[in-house]
Amino acid sequence: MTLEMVIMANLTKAKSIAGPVIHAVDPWASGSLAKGARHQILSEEERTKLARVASIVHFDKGEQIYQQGDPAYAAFNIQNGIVTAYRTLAHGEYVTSFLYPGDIFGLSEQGCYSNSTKAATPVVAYRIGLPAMRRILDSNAGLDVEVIIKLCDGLREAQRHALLLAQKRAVTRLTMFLALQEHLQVTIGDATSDIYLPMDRSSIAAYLGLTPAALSRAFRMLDLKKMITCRDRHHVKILNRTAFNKLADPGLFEC
Amino acid sequence: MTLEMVIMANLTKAKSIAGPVIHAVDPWASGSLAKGARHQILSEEERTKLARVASIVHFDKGEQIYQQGDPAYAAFNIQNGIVTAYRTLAHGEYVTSFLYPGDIFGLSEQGCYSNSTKAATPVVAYRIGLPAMRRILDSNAGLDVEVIIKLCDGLREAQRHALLLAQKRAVTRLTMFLALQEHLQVTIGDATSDIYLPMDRSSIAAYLGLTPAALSRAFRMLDLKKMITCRDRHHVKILNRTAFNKLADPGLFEC
DNA sequence: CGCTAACTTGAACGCCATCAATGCTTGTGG
DNA sequence: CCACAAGCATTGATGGCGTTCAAGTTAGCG
Repeated sequence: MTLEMVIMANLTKAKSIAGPVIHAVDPWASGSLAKGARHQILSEEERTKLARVASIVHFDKGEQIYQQGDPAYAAFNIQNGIVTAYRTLAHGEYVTSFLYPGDIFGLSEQGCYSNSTKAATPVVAYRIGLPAMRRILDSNAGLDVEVIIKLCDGLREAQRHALLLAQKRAVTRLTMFLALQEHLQVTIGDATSDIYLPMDRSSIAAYLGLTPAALSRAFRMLDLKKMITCRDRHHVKILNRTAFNKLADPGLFEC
Repeated sequence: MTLEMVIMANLTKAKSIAGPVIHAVDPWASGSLAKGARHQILSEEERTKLARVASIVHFDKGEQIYQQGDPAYAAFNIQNGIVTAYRTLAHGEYVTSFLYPGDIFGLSEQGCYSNSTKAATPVVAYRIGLPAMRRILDSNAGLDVEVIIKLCDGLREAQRHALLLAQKRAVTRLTMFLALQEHLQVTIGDATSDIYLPMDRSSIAAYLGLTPAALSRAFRMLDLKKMITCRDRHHVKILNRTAFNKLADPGLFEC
């Protein structure tokens, strides 16, 4: 059992109950819920309903799940592993988002997929046919609000991504990215002080709008300045928090 | 009556009916609606309901409407003019979006505004207190779907913005921006073949993640290559459509 | 008509892209 | 278990592009 497996297990614990899991941060969180905490969106009833029409599918690391432009026959709900959503354009590919256990994808399009997706790690997911999905959404008015919450989630993420990409220096983008990843792990409830980066360097580079070479240099720069240390390619630790925050400072999480 | 006024009138015709106007592109558009067409989201009943609790407010060009971090007391619905939404961070300011007549803003936050906004042109807007807004939303389950549509709209825009910012060359970003503006005017129903840019150069630069100097050079470059011509700082015409599309090519509108 | 702010232009520098070569890691088959 | 191969990541050198700072120009507004 590798260290990576331990961390993956941490990232996805509480997934042992059967059926799809969708979580999101409620933007209008009120009452006892910790602000900014992620929680399960679906009721037990809804989950079993979905589980009945869902099938489990596996994808190898690097395997393509669907391609931009394909007719959209199904949506997916990640149970385990990380998925990369990307678009291929004239010069190289552009990563729109990384998807984590509990995320749902393949849904926000009409007719055809507007992104390609591939497994960044080995992936286990629920596959839900769109007709079935639609039937359930239609017959369940109560899901409306949940859909809104999930959309807000996606909106926030897209806005943060844009904010990140508006930064001019590579180290700034990388720092903001690391801050986002750390934030994500905290909201998921992971306790380790390392930041876990499941995806390839080249995918991170594509997400940051950089070339792999530039990304590598940015890592090196942060390392040289003793702001971070890279245990291996998938584990980063922040050494100098104040210097770190000085670079990522914009109220990145106030979107 | 200046030419600018004519175009503004074009941009905002059909606003003569009293009451707030919110429009959006239905991502699941079906039936007779032209795909990608914008249409009014609110029913007459909803509009009058909102109008009763809304007040008309005016803002001068350049005037700040609210500031990032302020407690959110009200949302706004633009009747006339253009609003710039931006965030101020360590190095300069970053424009998240330009808002047009029919757009609503000041809503997507909890407690405090997460953006600053200012009038890019003289602005007339409806101001709707948040308590009243919330009361209406709560008492009207039918609005749920409309909110979803509006959110999808915002999501698409944020994703396009990110796609734009992922481009490395300034001329590419500018070309994509112009394509977006043109697309916007077409969906609004404006017939002129010019692209109208109501906002300042510096705001455009901030939206594109560039300095004003770099933006100016990008304009000049497109002009030199006979791809566009700038009648004045607010009116651009595309001369060479094929060359233009070759730069902006990525399926920008397939989000 | 004059003032002010915004925009444009120029020159120098710095950062990132590009291309190519090396090094590391992972997975495969002997 | 080791050897090898293929892909990914890093490193180096060079050039292009955008930033920066400053000066000159235009446009907008009183």
